Amino acid sequence: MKFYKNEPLILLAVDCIIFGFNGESLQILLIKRGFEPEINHWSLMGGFVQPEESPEEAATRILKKLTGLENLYMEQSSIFGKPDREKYQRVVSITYFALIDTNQYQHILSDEYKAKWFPIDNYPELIFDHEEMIVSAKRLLRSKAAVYPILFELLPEKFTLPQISSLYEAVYTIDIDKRNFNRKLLSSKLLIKLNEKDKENSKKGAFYYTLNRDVYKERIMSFLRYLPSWSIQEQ
Amino acid sequence: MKFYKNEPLILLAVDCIIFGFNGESLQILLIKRGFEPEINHWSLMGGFVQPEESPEEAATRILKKLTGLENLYMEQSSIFGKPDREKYQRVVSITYFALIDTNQYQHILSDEYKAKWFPIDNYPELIFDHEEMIVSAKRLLRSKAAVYPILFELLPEKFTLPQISSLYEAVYTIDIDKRNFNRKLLSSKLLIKLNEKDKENSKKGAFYYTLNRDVYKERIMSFLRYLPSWSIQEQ
DNA sequence: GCAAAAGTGTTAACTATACACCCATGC
DNA sequence: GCATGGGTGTATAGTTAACACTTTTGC
Repeated sequence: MKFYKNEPLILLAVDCIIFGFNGESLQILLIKRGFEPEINHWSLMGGFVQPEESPEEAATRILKKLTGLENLYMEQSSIFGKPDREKYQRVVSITYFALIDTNQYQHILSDEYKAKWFPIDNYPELIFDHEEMIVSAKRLLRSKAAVYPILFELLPEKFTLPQISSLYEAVYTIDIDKRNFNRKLLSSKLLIKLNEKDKENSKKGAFYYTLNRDVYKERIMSFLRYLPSWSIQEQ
Repeated sequence: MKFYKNEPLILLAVDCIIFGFNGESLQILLIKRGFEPEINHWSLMGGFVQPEESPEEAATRILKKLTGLENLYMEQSSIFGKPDREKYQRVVSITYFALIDTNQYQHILSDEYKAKWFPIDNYPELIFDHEEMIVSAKRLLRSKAAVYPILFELLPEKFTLPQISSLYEAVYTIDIDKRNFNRKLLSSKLLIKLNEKDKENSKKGAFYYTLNRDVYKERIMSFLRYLPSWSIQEQ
Protein backbone atom coordinates (compact mmCIF):
# COMPACT_ATOMS: atom_id res chain seq x y z
CA MET A 1 0.00 0.00 0.00
CA LYS A 2 1.57 3.24 -1.13
CA PHE A 3 0.71 6.77 -0.17
CA TYR A 4 2.40 9.96 -1.39
CA LYS A 5 1.43 9.20 -4.99
CA ASN A 6 1.68 12.76 -6.18
CA GLU A 7 4.92 13.66 -4.49
CA PRO A 8 8.03 14.25 -6.58
CA LEU A 9 10.86 11.72 -6.64
CA ILE A 10 14.40 12.98 -6.42
CA LEU A 11 17.89 11.65 -7.05
CA LEU A 12 19.69 11.40 -3.74
CA ALA A 13 23.47 11.29 -3.77
CA VAL A 14 26.24 11.10 -1.22
CA ASP A 15 29.65 12.73 -1.58
CA CYS A 16 32.62 11.94 0.66
CA ILE A 17 35.25 14.40 1.81
CA ILE A 18 38.26 12.38 2.93
CA PHE A 19 40.84 14.21 4.99
CA GLY A 20 44.27 12.76 5.35
CA PHE A 21 47.43 13.70 7.23
CA ASN A 22 50.87 12.61 6.11
CA GLY A 23 52.83 13.92 9.07
CA GLU A 24 53.23 17.36 7.57
CA SER A 25 50.13 18.76 5.98
CA LEU A 26 46.41 18.22 5.78
CA GLN A 27 45.31 16.64 2.54
CA ILE A 28 42.19 15.70 0.72
CA LEU A 29 41.46 12.70 -1.48
CA LEU A 30 39.97 13.34 -4.91
CA ILE A 31 39.25 11.16 -7.92
CA LYS A 32 38.88 11.55 -11.62
CA ARG A 33 35.21 10.98 -12.04
CA GLY A 34 34.40 7.76 -13.86
CA PHE A 35 30.95 8.51 -15.23
CA GLU A 36 29.04 11.15 -17.13
CA PRO A 37 28.40 13.99 -16.83
CA GLU A 38 31.75 15.69 -16.27
CA ILE A 39 33.59 12.39 -16.72
CA ASN A 40 37.35 12.66 -16.07
CA HIS A 41 37.06 15.86 -14.09
CA TRP A 42 38.32 15.96 -10.54
CA SER A 43 35.62 15.47 -7.95
CA LEU A 44 34.79 14.10 -4.54
CA MET A 45 33.90 10.45 -4.29
CA GLY A 46 30.18 10.16 -4.81
CA GLY A 47 27.30 7.99 -5.87
CA PHE A 48 23.60 7.48 -5.44
CA VAL A 49 21.65 6.17 -2.49
CA GLN A 50 20.09 2.86 -3.45
CA PRO A 51 16.62 1.66 -2.41
CA GLU A 52 17.80 -0.87 0.15
CA GLU A 53 20.44 1.21 1.92
CA SER A 54 20.61 4.24 4.21
CA PRO A 55 22.61 7.27 3.09
CA GLU A 56 25.32 6.32 5.55
CA GLU A 57 25.52 2.85 4.11
CA ALA A 58 25.69 4.35 0.64
CA ALA A 59 28.67 6.47 1.67
CA THR A 60 30.41 3.42 3.12
CA ARG A 61 29.75 1.36 0.00
CA ILE A 62 30.98 4.07 -2.35
CA LEU A 63 34.14 4.68 -0.36
CA LYS A 64 34.93 0.98 -0.39
CA LYS A 65 34.31 0.68 -4.11
CA LEU A 66 36.31 3.73 -5.15
CA THR A 67 39.23 3.49 -2.74
CA GLY A 68 39.10 0.14 -1.00
CA LEU A 69 38.80 2.02 2.30
CA GLU A 70 36.79 0.45 5.11
CA ASN A 71 36.02 1.09 8.77
CA LEU A 72 36.82 4.76 8.67
CA TYR A 73 35.84 7.43 11.12
CA MET A 74 32.98 8.95 9.17
CA GLU A 75 30.42 11.56 9.95
CA GLN A 76 27.51 13.20 8.20
CA SER A 77 28.47 16.71 7.32
CA SER A 78 25.86 18.69 5.41
CA ILE A 79 23.24 18.79 2.68
CA PHE A 80 23.59 20.40 -0.69
CA GLY A 81 20.26 20.68 -2.41
CA LYS A 82 19.79 23.79 -4.51
CA PRO A 83 17.67 22.83 -7.52
CA ASP A 84 20.36 23.86 -10.01
CA ARG A 85 23.48 22.64 -8.23
CA GLU A 86 24.19 20.08 -10.92
CA LYS A 87 23.69 21.59 -14.34
CA TYR A 88 21.89 18.74 -16.00
CA GLN A 89 19.58 17.18 -13.51
CA ARG A 90 18.27 17.79 -10.02
CA VAL A 91 20.33 15.93 -7.45
CA VAL A 92 20.32 16.47 -3.70
CA SER A 93 23.58 15.44 -2.10
CA ILE A 94 24.44 14.47 1.46
CA THR A 95 28.09 14.94 2.34
CA TYR A 96 30.12 12.81 4.72
CA PHE A 97 33.60 13.48 5.93
CA ALA A 98 36.13 10.84 6.82
CA LEU A 99 39.55 10.97 8.46
CA ILE A 100 42.55 8.77 7.71
CA ASP A 101 46.29 8.55 8.09
CA THR A 102 47.57 8.73 4.51
CA ASN A 103 50.62 6.60 5.18
CA GLN A 104 48.55 3.62 6.16
CA TYR A 105 46.62 3.67 2.93
CA GLN A 106 49.13 3.98 0.13
CA HIS A 107 47.25 1.31 -1.82
CA ILE A 108 44.46 3.73 -2.68
CA LEU A 109 46.93 5.45 -4.96
CA SER A 110 47.29 2.29 -7.03
CA ASP A 111 46.16 1.98 -10.62
CA GLU A 112 43.03 0.18 -9.58
CA TYR A 113 41.75 3.30 -7.89
CA LYS A 114 42.05 6.65 -9.55
CA ALA A 115 42.28 8.54 -6.28
CA LYS A 116 44.94 11.14 -5.52
CA TRP A 117 45.88 13.20 -2.48
CA PHE A 118 45.98 16.98 -2.74
CA PRO A 119 46.98 19.60 -0.17
CA ILE A 120 43.91 21.07 1.46
CA ASP A 121 44.79 24.53 0.17
CA ASN A 122 45.82 23.57 -3.32
CA TYR A 123 43.65 21.20 -5.30
CA PRO A 124 42.40 21.24 -8.90
CA GLU A 125 39.13 22.73 -9.97
CA LEU A 126 36.24 20.53 -8.99
CA ILE A 127 32.86 19.82 -10.56
CA PHE A 128 29.63 21.45 -9.43
CA ASP A 129 29.65 22.66 -5.81
CA HIS A 130 32.26 20.19 -4.57
CA GLU A 131 34.64 22.93 -3.50
CA GLU A 132 31.92 24.40 -1.31
CA MET A 133 31.42 20.95 0.16
CA ILE A 134 35.09 20.79 1.11
CA VAL A 135 35.03 24.24 2.67
CA SER A 136 31.99 23.31 4.72
CA ALA A 137 33.47 19.97 5.80
CA LYS A 138 36.70 21.65 6.79
CA ARG A 139 34.80 24.07 8.96
CA LEU A 140 32.97 21.19 10.60
CA LEU A 141 36.23 19.31 11.10
CA ARG A 142 37.68 22.32 12.87
CA SER A 143 34.75 22.88 15.15
CA LYS A 144 34.36 19.19 15.97
CA ALA A 145 38.07 18.82 16.61
CA ALA A 146 37.99 21.78 19.00
CA VAL A 147 35.72 19.79 21.28
CA TYR A 148 36.36 16.11 20.56
CA PRO A 149 39.76 14.53 20.02
CA ILE A 150 38.78 13.21 16.58
CA LEU A 151 42.03 14.27 14.95
CA PHE A 152 43.69 11.17 16.37
CA GLU A 153 41.95 9.36 13.52
CA LEU A 154 44.42 11.09 11.24
CA LEU A 155 47.45 9.71 13.05
CA PRO A 156 49.08 6.29 12.82
CA GLU A 157 48.73 3.76 15.62
CA LYS A 158 51.98 4.98 17.15
CA PHE A 159 52.65 8.70 17.03
CA THR A 160 54.86 11.30 18.69
CA LEU A 161 54.02 14.54 20.47
CA PRO A 162 55.57 16.66 17.69
CA GLN A 163 53.34 14.85 15.20
CA ILE A 164 50.21 15.80 17.11
CA SER A 165 51.31 19.42 17.27
CA SER A 166 51.94 19.62 13.57
CA LEU A 167 48.59 17.97 12.89
CA TYR A 168 46.80 20.64 14.92
CA GLU A 169 48.91 23.32 13.31
CA ALA A 170 47.91 21.99 9.89
CA VAL A 171 44.21 21.77 10.66
CA TYR A 172 43.93 25.22 12.20
CA THR A 173 46.82 26.88 10.34
CA ILE A 174 48.20 28.26 13.56
CA ASP A 175 51.50 28.14 15.42
CA ILE A 176 51.32 26.13 18.59
CA ASP A 177 53.46 26.63 21.68
CA LYS A 178 54.74 23.07 22.00
CA ARG A 179 55.57 23.49 25.67
CA ASN A 180 52.00 24.33 26.65
CA PHE A 181 50.47 22.01 24.10
CA ASN A 182 52.47 18.98 25.21
CA ARG A 183 51.47 19.59 28.79
CA LYS A 184 47.84 19.81 27.75
CA LEU A 185 48.10 16.58 25.79
CA LEU A 186 49.73 14.70 28.61
CA SER A 187 47.24 15.88 31.21
CA SER A 188 44.38 14.72 28.99
CA LYS A 189 45.00 11.08 29.91
CA LEU A 190 44.44 10.18 26.28
CA LEU A 191 48.01 9.10 25.66
CA ILE A 192 50.00 6.06 26.66
CA LYS A 193 53.76 6.49 26.46
CA LEU A 194 55.67 3.70 24.75
CA ASN A 195 59.24 2.66 25.41
CA GLU A 196 60.25 3.39 21.89
CA LYS A 197 61.47 6.39 19.96
CA ASP A 198 60.96 7.75 16.50
CA LYS A 199 64.49 8.53 15.31
CA GLU A 200 63.53 9.41 11.75
CA ASN A 201 62.87 13.06 12.34
CA SER A 202 65.47 14.07 14.86
CA LYS A 203 68.71 12.97 16.38
CA LYS A 204 67.42 12.92 19.88
CA GLY A 205 64.33 11.02 18.88
CA ALA A 206 60.77 11.54 20.09
CA PHE A 207 58.95 9.01 22.23
CA TYR A 208 56.08 7.18 20.63
CA TYR A 209 52.65 7.31 22.21
CA THR A 210 49.51 5.38 21.54
CA LEU A 211 45.87 6.28 22.16
CA ASN A 212 44.22 5.18 25.35
CA ARG A 213 41.22 3.78 23.49
CA ASP A 214 39.01 3.53 26.55
CA VAL A 215 39.39 7.17 27.49
CA TYR A 216 39.16 8.14 23.83
CA LYS A 217 35.83 6.41 23.28
CA GLU A 218 34.43 7.95 26.42
CA ARG A 219 35.40 11.42 25.25
CA ILE A 220 34.04 10.89 21.77
CA MET A 221 30.75 9.64 23.12
CA SER A 222 30.30 12.19 25.85
CA PHE A 223 28.25 15.15 24.91
CA LEU A 224 29.53 18.62 24.94
CA ARG A 225 29.96 20.33 28.20
CA TYR A 226 26.56 21.75 28.86
CA LEU A 227 27.42 25.08 30.38
CA PRO A 228 27.43 27.99 28.00
CA SER A 229 30.89 29.16 27.15
CA TRP A 230 29.69 31.61 24.55
CA SER A 231 30.31 34.58 26.76
CA ILE A 232 33.97 34.11 26.00
CA GLN A 233 35.24 37.13 24.15
CA GLU A 234 36.78 36.93 20.73
CA GLN A 235 40.00 38.91 20.70
CA MET B 1 20.13 16.13 -21.63
CA LYS B 2 19.79 13.74 -18.75
CA PHE B 3 22.31 11.36 -17.28
CA TYR B 4 21.84 9.01 -14.31
CA LYS B 5 19.06 7.16 -16.15
CA ASN B 6 19.40 3.99 -14.12
CA GLU B 7 19.65 5.56 -10.71
CA PRO B 8 16.82 5.17 -8.24
CA LEU B 9 14.52 8.06 -7.40
CA ILE B 10 13.61 8.66 -3.79
CA LEU B 11 11.02 10.62 -1.84
CA LEU B 12 12.81 13.38 0.05
CA ALA B 13 11.04 14.92 3.00
CA VAL B 14 11.80 17.59 5.57
CA ASP B 15 10.63 17.55 9.19
CA CYS B 16 10.79 20.54 11.51
CA ILE B 17 11.50 20.44 15.22
CA ILE B 18 10.27 23.71 16.69
CA PHE B 19 11.49 24.57 20.15
CA GLY B 20 9.67 27.18 22.15
CA PHE B 21 10.14 28.82 25.52
CA ASN B 22 7.28 30.32 27.48
CA GLY B 23 9.29 31.83 30.31
CA GLU B 24 9.25 28.64 32.33
CA SER B 25 9.89 25.51 30.37
CA LEU B 26 11.19 24.32 27.05
CA GLN B 27 8.47 23.19 24.72
CA ILE B 28 8.03 21.60 21.35
CA LEU B 29 5.42 22.23 18.69
CA LEU B 30 3.56 19.24 17.26
CA ILE B 31 0.62 18.84 14.94
CA LYS B 32 -2.05 16.29 14.23
CA ARG B 33 -0.95 15.04 10.88
CA GLY B 34 -3.31 16.04 8.07
CA PHE B 35 -2.58 13.37 5.49
CA GLU B 36 -2.24 9.63 5.14
CA PRO B 37 -0.62 7.48 6.27
CA GLU B 38 -1.00 7.89 10.03
CA ILE B 39 -3.45 10.74 9.58
CA ASN B 40 -4.51 12.39 12.86
CA HIS B 41 -1.54 11.08 14.77
CA TRP B 42 0.79 13.51 16.47
CA SER B 43 3.89 14.28 14.46
CA LEU B 44 6.47 16.87 13.59
CA MET B 45 5.65 19.29 10.85
CA GLY B 46 6.78 17.77 7.61
CA GLY B 47 6.37 17.61 3.87
CA PHE B 48 8.17 16.79 0.67
CA VAL B 49 10.90 18.65 -1.11
CA GLN B 50 9.53 19.90 -4.43
CA PRO B 51 11.44 20.01 -7.72
CA GLU B 52 11.99 23.74 -7.79
CA GLU B 53 13.06 24.27 -4.17
CA SER B 54 16.00 23.45 -1.93
CA PRO B 55 15.40 21.39 1.22
CA GLU B 56 15.80 24.54 3.29
CA GLU B 57 13.18 26.33 1.21
CA ALA B 58 10.91 23.33 1.62
CA ALA B 59 11.24 23.53 5.39
CA THR B 60 10.46 27.25 5.31
CA ARG B 61 7.43 26.71 3.08
CA ILE B 62 6.05 23.89 5.19
CA LEU B 63 6.46 25.82 8.43
CA LYS B 64 4.65 28.78 6.96
CA LYS B 65 1.81 26.65 5.65
CA LEU B 66 1.27 24.62 8.82
CA THR B 67 1.81 27.31 11.44
CA GLY B 68 1.98 30.69 9.73
CA LEU B 69 5.49 31.07 11.12
CA GLU B 70 8.06 32.99 9.10
CA ASN B 71 11.59 34.32 9.45
CA LEU B 72 12.58 31.92 12.17
CA TYR B 73 16.02 30.99 13.32
CA MET B 74 16.32 27.66 11.56
CA GLU B 75 19.12 25.22 11.11
CA GLN B 76 19.65 21.90 9.40
CA SER B 77 19.87 19.22 12.01
CA SER B 78 20.27 15.70 10.72
CA ILE B 79 19.28 13.05 8.18
CA PHE B 80 17.03 10.10 8.79
CA GLY B 81 17.24 7.65 5.98
CA LYS B 82 16.97 4.01 7.01
CA PRO B 83 15.12 2.16 4.24
CA ASP B 84 12.32 1.06 6.56
CA ARG B 85 11.89 4.16 8.69
CA GLU B 86 8.40 4.76 7.35
CA LYS B 87 6.46 1.55 7.22
CA TYR B 88 4.80 1.96 3.89
CA GLN B 89 7.24 3.61 1.56
CA ARG B 90 10.86 4.63 1.44
CA VAL B 91 11.30 8.24 2.49
CA VAL B 92 14.54 9.98 3.44
CA SER B 93 13.97 12.91 5.75
CA ILE B 94 16.08 15.95 6.49
CA THR B 95 15.34 17.55 9.85
CA TYR B 96 15.51 21.23 10.68
CA PHE B 97 15.21 22.79 14.07
CA ALA B 98 13.76 26.20 14.77
CA LEU B 99 13.61 28.39 17.86
CA ILE B 100 10.81 30.73 18.89
CA ASP B 101 9.35 32.56 21.83
CA THR B 102 5.96 30.90 22.34
CA ASN B 103 4.30 34.02 23.69
CA GLN B 104 4.86 35.91 20.50
CA TYR B 105 3.17 33.29 18.44
CA GLN B 106 -0.09 32.47 20.15
CA HIS B 107 -1.87 32.55 16.80
CA ILE B 108 -0.39 29.22 15.80
CA LEU B 109 -2.66 27.65 18.37
CA SER B 110 -5.72 28.92 16.50
CA ASP B 111 -8.23 26.65 14.80
CA GLU B 112 -6.67 27.32 11.45
CA TYR B 113 -3.53 25.51 12.48
CA LYS B 114 -3.70 22.25 14.34
CA ALA B 115 -0.44 22.85 16.16
CA LYS B 116 0.00 22.44 19.90
CA TRP B 117 2.82 23.04 22.35
CA PHE B 118 4.04 20.19 24.55
CA PRO B 119 6.68 20.15 27.28
CA ILE B 120 9.96 18.80 25.92
CA ASP B 121 9.86 15.92 28.38
CA ASN B 122 6.21 15.04 28.05
CA TYR B 123 4.66 14.77 24.63
CA PRO B 124 2.35 12.22 23.05
CA GLU B 125 3.53 9.23 21.06
CA LEU B 126 4.76 10.25 17.65
CA ILE B 127 4.73 8.56 14.27
CA PHE B 128 7.71 6.75 12.78
CA ASP B 129 11.07 7.94 14.11
CA HIS B 130 9.95 11.44 15.01
CA GLU B 131 10.83 11.01 18.66
CA GLU B 132 14.37 10.11 17.69
CA MET B 133 14.44 13.27 15.59
CA ILE B 134 13.51 15.35 18.61
CA VAL B 135 16.14 13.71 20.79
CA SER B 136 18.78 14.34 18.16
CA ALA B 137 17.69 17.96 17.65
CA LYS B 138 17.68 18.59 21.37
CA ARG B 139 21.23 17.32 21.60
CA LEU B 140 22.24 19.60 18.77
CA LEU B 141 20.45 22.52 20.41
CA ARG B 142 22.41 21.94 23.59
CA SER B 143 25.76 21.65 21.93
CA LYS B 144 25.16 24.63 19.67
CA ALA B 145 23.89 26.74 22.54
CA ALA B 146 26.99 25.93 24.57
CA VAL B 147 29.07 27.76 22.00
CA TYR B 148 26.78 30.25 20.28
CA PRO B 149 24.20 32.45 22.00
CA ILE B 150 21.37 31.05 19.89
CA LEU B 151 19.00 30.65 22.82
CA PHE B 152 18.19 34.34 22.62
CA GLU B 153 15.96 33.33 19.71
CA LEU B 154 13.71 31.77 22.30
CA LEU B 155 13.27 34.99 24.24
CA PRO B 156 11.04 37.96 23.53
CA GLU B 157 12.46 41.23 22.25
CA LYS B 158 12.72 42.54 25.82
CA PHE B 159 13.77 40.07 28.46
CA THR B 160 15.13 40.03 32.00
CA LEU B 161 18.19 38.38 33.49
CA PRO B 162 16.08 35.89 35.49
CA GLN B 163 14.37 34.88 32.25
CA ILE B 164 17.68 34.03 30.61
CA SER B 165 18.72 31.96 33.61
CA SER B 166 15.54 29.96 33.61
CA LEU B 167 15.84 29.41 29.87
CA TYR B 168 19.31 27.93 30.31
CA GLU B 169 18.12 25.93 33.27
CA ALA B 170 15.30 24.54 31.13
CA VAL B 171 17.48 23.67 28.16
CA TYR B 172 20.18 21.95 30.18
CA THR B 173 18.04 20.86 33.14
CA ILE B 174 20.55 22.23 35.60
CA ASP B 175 20.52 24.70 38.46
CA ILE B 176 22.39 27.88 37.72
CA ASP B 177 24.08 30.15 40.24
CA LYS B 178 22.40 33.40 39.22
CA ARG B 179 25.12 35.55 40.72
CA ASN B 180 27.84 34.08 38.55
CA PHE B 181 25.59 33.64 35.56
CA ASN B 182 24.44 37.26 35.59
CA ARG B 183 28.00 38.45 35.71
CA LYS B 184 28.87 36.24 32.77
CA LEU B 185 25.92 37.55 30.82
CA LEU B 186 26.73 41.18 31.50
CA SER B 187 30.38 40.78 30.61
CA SER B 188 29.43 39.22 27.29
CA LYS B 189 28.49 42.62 25.85
CA LEU B 190 25.47 40.97 24.28
CA LEU B 191 22.94 42.82 26.41
CA ILE B 192 21.69 46.38 26.41
CA LYS B 193 20.00 47.46 29.63
CA LEU B 194 16.69 49.26 29.25
CA ASN B 195 15.22 51.82 31.60
CA GLU B 196 12.21 49.70 32.26
CA LYS B 197 11.28 46.93 34.62
CA ASP B 198 9.25 43.77 34.45
CA LYS B 199 7.00 43.95 37.51
CA GLU B 200 4.92 40.92 36.68
CA ASN B 201 7.08 38.37 38.37
CA SER B 202 8.36 40.15 41.44
CA LYS B 203 7.74 43.13 43.61
CA LYS B 204 11.10 44.67 43.11
CA GLY B 205 10.91 44.17 39.38
CA ALA B 206 13.69 43.03 37.07
CA PHE B 207 15.25 45.33 34.51
CA TYR B 208 14.54 44.57 30.90
CA TYR B 209 17.41 44.01 28.52
CA THR B 210 17.52 43.75 24.79
CA LEU B 211 20.00 42.02 22.51
CA ASN B 212 22.88 43.97 21.09
CA ARG B 213 22.18 42.74 17.57
CA ASP B 214 25.54 43.77 16.16
CA VAL B 215 27.53 41.84 18.73
CA TYR B 216 25.05 38.96 18.48
CA LYS B 217 25.44 38.59 14.73
CA GLU B 218 29.19 38.70 15.00
CA ARG B 219 29.15 35.92 17.57
CA ILE B 220 26.75 33.78 15.59
CA MET B 221 28.81 34.17 12.47
CA SER B 222 32.20 33.72 14.03
CA PHE B 223 33.53 30.23 13.96
CA LEU B 224 34.32 28.27 16.99
CA ARG B 225 37.41 29.05 18.90
CA TYR B 226 40.03 27.09 17.06
CA LEU B 227 42.15 25.89 19.89
CA PRO B 228 41.38 22.44 21.13
CA SER B 229 39.57 22.47 24.44
CA TRP B 230 38.99 18.73 24.43
CA SER B 231 41.66 18.12 26.97
CA ILE B 232 39.24 19.47 29.53
CA GLN B 233 38.36 16.72 31.93
CA GLU B 234 34.85 15.54 32.45
CA GLN B 235 34.21 15.28 36.15
C1' DG C 1 81.66 20.29 19.80
C1' DC C 2 77.81 21.95 17.60
C1' DA C 3 73.45 21.98 15.28
C1' DA C 4 68.72 20.47 15.59
C1' DA C 5 64.89 18.91 17.59
C1' DA C 6 62.78 17.06 22.17
C1' DG C 7 61.26 18.02 26.32
C1' DT C 8 60.82 20.29 31.26
C1' DG C 9 59.98 24.43 34.71
C1' DT C 10 58.18 28.95 36.40
C1' DT C 11 55.41 32.83 36.67
C1' DA C 12 51.68 36.08 35.82
C1' DA C 13 47.08 36.93 34.08
C1' DC C 14 42.78 35.49 33.72
C1' DT C 15 38.34 32.63 34.63
C1' DA C 16 35.45 30.03 37.15
C1' DT C 17 33.45 28.90 41.45
C1' DA C 18 31.70 29.27 45.91
C1' DC C 19 29.63 31.77 49.07
C1' DA C 20 26.83 36.12 51.88
C1' DC C 21 24.74 40.00 51.92
C1' DC C 22 21.86 44.28 50.68
C1' DC C 23 17.93 46.23 47.81
C1' DA C 24 13.33 47.56 46.29
C1' DT C 25 8.73 46.78 46.55
C1' DG C 26 3.74 45.16 47.39
C1' DC C 27 1.03 43.62 50.67
C1' DG D 1 7.57 45.53 58.62
C1' DC D 2 8.30 41.53 56.34
C1' DA D 3 8.37 38.26 52.67
C1' DT D 4 9.89 37.83 47.93
C1' DG D 5 12.61 37.78 44.27
C1' DG D 6 16.49 41.02 42.14
C1' DG D 7 20.96 42.23 42.17
C1' DT D 8 26.05 43.19 43.76
C1' DG D 9 30.78 41.95 46.09
C1' DT D 10 34.75 39.20 47.33
C1' DA D 11 38.05 35.55 48.10
C1' DT D 12 39.95 31.24 46.37
C1' DA D 13 41.10 27.65 43.26
C1' DG D 14 42.07 26.37 38.85
C1' DT D 15 43.38 27.15 34.01
C1' DT D 16 45.67 29.35 30.34
C1' DA D 17 49.48 31.77 28.32
C1' DA D 18 53.95 33.64 27.98
C1' DC D 19 58.46 32.88 28.30
C1' DA D 20 63.89 30.33 28.84
C1' DC D 21 66.53 26.84 29.47
C1' DT D 22 68.46 21.80 29.50
C1' DT D 23 68.82 17.23 27.09
C1' DT D 24 70.11 13.93 23.64
C1' DT D 25 72.42 12.48 19.78
C1' DG D 26 74.31 12.23 14.82
C1' DC D 27 77.56 14.19 12.24
